[in-house]
This record gives sequence, structure tokens and C-alpha cells, in this order.
Amino acid sequence: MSPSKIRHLSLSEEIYSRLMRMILDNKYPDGYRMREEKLCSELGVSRTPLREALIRLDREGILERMPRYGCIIRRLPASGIAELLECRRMLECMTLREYFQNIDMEAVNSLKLRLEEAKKNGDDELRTEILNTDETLHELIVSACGNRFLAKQLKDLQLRCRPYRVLRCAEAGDIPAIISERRNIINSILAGKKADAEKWMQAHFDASRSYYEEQRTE
Amino acid sequence: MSPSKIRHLSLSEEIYSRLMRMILDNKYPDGYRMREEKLCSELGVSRTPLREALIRLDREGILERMPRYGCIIRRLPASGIAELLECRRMLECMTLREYFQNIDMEAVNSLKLRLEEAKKNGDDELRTEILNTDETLHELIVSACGNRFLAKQLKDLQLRCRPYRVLRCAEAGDIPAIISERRNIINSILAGKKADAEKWMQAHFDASRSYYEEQRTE
DNA sequence: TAATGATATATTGTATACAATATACAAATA
DNA sequence: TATTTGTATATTGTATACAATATATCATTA
Repeated sequence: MSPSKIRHLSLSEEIYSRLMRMILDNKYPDGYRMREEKLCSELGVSRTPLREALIRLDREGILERMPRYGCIIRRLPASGIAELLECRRMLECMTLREYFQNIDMEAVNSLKLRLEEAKKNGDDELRTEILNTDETLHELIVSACGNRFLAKQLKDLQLRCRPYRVLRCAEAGDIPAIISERRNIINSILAGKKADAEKWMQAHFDASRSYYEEQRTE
Repeated sequence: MSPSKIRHLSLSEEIYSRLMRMILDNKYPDGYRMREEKLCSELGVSRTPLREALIRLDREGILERMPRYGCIIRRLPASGIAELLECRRMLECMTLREYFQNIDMEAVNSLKLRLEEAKKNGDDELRTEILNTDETLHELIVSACGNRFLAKQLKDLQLRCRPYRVLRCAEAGDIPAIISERRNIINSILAGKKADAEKWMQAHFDASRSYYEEQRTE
């Protein structure tokens, strides 16, 4: 057996991951303008690898680089989030339809158990668990996707939704409804009912989307 | 009216566009390893902006950057092209279905005329015109797409197909069949028959895909 | 006072220099 | 001879220095 390859992560890549996490975890306020020198001294690196990291983050839509101006962190307006979710709805439902037979049933089943187990917890922990199972569910769909190109797009879109997911779940009121939303999908998958699974998945996304669409008043 | 903003294109961006075009036009052989210094002297620039351009091209799947090794231009194997086309099939057909009412009928109609006009040409020019109309047709779908995120993905995928498109069309044998493939789509759209249009579009992609799948013997 | 223009400062874009690593080649050893 | 190991070379990764541009400040003028 070959020894697992040692990968000396380049500085640029480390910066990339670190900034990615910071941004996706909402550590920077909306509209925050990143100054290269400032970031450099904070991270203890020089501008070259920092800029290379920023360029990659820009290409992935994590931040926005404007020529001769710099980078800003721009949270999507509610309408933008709705649009992003609409894109995910289309792609994930399609994936569910086209690659239904690839889904890892074992994993879905243990997800079902996890969700039921979670109901025994208090409200705060329950909300966290819902978020986690939600993430797992959508990751399962990516795993089932037999097309690399489509899978990458799904993954990127899911990442971009991350900053908003957290906020919403903390506010949601009707917990039982939220749980049954997920349970319907999971049960349909386990029962092998493709059309139903897709239908419930549509509903799941529609629920999120309308949440943001209602906020358009801002 | 505000004066159209003067955009001093940065060196990095110019390099980016230039390399992009070179690569998509198959100017580099498959597996070509790009050496930074060599590229620099060829383009008359320093390594910093060159590297920034390479990083962006890497993120878009136009080339492959490997840590501590460099960039290589890698053409997809036939199976990869088939997979890429399969992804486009799913996305473009979905877009056609979801945003059918947004399609610019004027443009489709003039496309129809262009295609019929083209038939009067000799074989070489006809092939070129088919390629052009094909591109326009797929661009029309992007334009109709009411979702920014999806539209960007469609565009990126279309770009990545470019290097292969040219090769295939030059080889194709049954020109009349190829023309009717497109005509069926166009006519269905003009007739407002959404389901038919999607069906013919599916067939259109399937034809391309099977062309590459048959080459798997390599 | 409001608007304009000149100057100084700050910030990004690019080039170069240096460091770390990988590749190629030759010598040494079994 | 085949394999290994050390050394030289080439190439990428990072830091710094410089250039071009944008932003802010303040004086000037209508």
C-alpha cells in the first residue's frame, strides 16, 4: 500500500479556507470592505497569497472583487436568496428524479432515526439538529448525483446558502411543521416513491423560498 | 445619462481573456504543461498577473492547476464530454421547461430564417453556419432563463463544450439529419409547443452524446 | 456657502527578488 | 547492471518593492 500522500497545504490555500469559513459563518458584516493590508497583518501573511485566495473566493461567489476598489462581503438581499433557493430547487429536484436509484438508503434510514431521536431534545438543541439533518439530507442528494459537473454545481449552491440557513432556522416558529416537511421527503425516499419524494422536496424548497419572499418589504 | 464607464482592463484580466480564447480554440495540445516563465516571456508580462489569471481559469475548469507542479491543459476524454453534455441536457431542458414563456420569439424566428438561408451554401460554409446557429440557439435559452444563478451555470457549461463542438461538426456525415434536429426544436418553440420543444432538445443532446459515447473504444 | 480644483494619502495592480520544493542527472554501491 | 543517494537545476510559492490609480483633504473662487 502506498503511504497516503503528504500534502503540504500552500499558504494561499490555507488563507482561502480560513476566509471561506469566516465569511460563511457571518463573521463579517454585510457590506464589509476587506482591505488587503489589514487582512495581511491579521493573518500574518503577505499580499501575494492573500490576493490569490481572494481571487478564488470571488470566482465562487463568496465575495465580490471590484477592480481598483477591493473586496466587499455582500450578503444577498431577500430576493436574491429566494432566487438562489429557486435555483437549488430546480437542480436538486431534478437530481432526485434523475438519480433516485443511486440514493444511499442506509444513510437515509439512519437520518430518519436521527431526526426522530432529536425530537426528544429541548428546543435549542432540536433546532440545531434539524439544521444538521437538513444539511445531511441535501448532501445525500449530491452523493447520489452520478454527474460530476452537476454535483459540483449543487455543492457550490449549497455552500452559498449557508450564511442564511442559520439565521432562518433560529426564527422559525412551527417546529412540528418543519419536522414533518423533512419526514415526508425521507419516508417517500425510503418507500421508493420517486414522484412523491420530488413533490415533498419541492414543497420543502417552496417553504424556504416563500419565507424570504415575504421579507421583500425591506 | 451617465457616461459609459471607462474600464481600464487590468493586465491580469487581459491575460485571462487571451488565454481563455487560446485554450478554447484548441491552440494548445492535450496535456500541454504551461510553464509560467515561458508564458510570461511570450505575453510580455510578469508572473504575478499571469498567476492570477491562471487561478481564475482553473476555477472555471478551463485548465488544471496542480500544487507545486503547474498548469496543464487537459482535454476531456470522450466519456467526460458525454458527461458534460449530459449535464447540459438536464439543465437546458429544464430551463426550456421552466422559462419557456420568456423566450425571445423574434430571435428564434430570425434564427429559423438563417438556418434555411444557410442551406443554399456549399458544404463548408453550411457546416460553419450550423455551428453558429447552434450557438445562438443555446444562447437564446440562456437569455430566457430568469434565474441568474442557473444562467451562469448554463453559460459556463456551454463554454467548456466549445473546444469539442468544432471538432465534431467537421466530421458529421448526415447533414440533413443535423439540420432537421435543429429545425424541430425551433419549430416547436415557434408553435408554442413546450413539451415538444423539450423532447426535440433532449433528442438533440442525445445525438451529440451518443457520438462521444461511441468513441469510448479509444 | 457651495462648487471646483490641486495636493497628499491610501490602496490596489504589477514587477522583481527570494525561499521552498520538485525534477533531472550523475556518482556510488550492492 | 540495477538501485540508490546526493547534488545541481528548474519551477513554483511567497515576500517585498515599485507604479498606477482612487480617495480624502483643504484651499480657492464663483
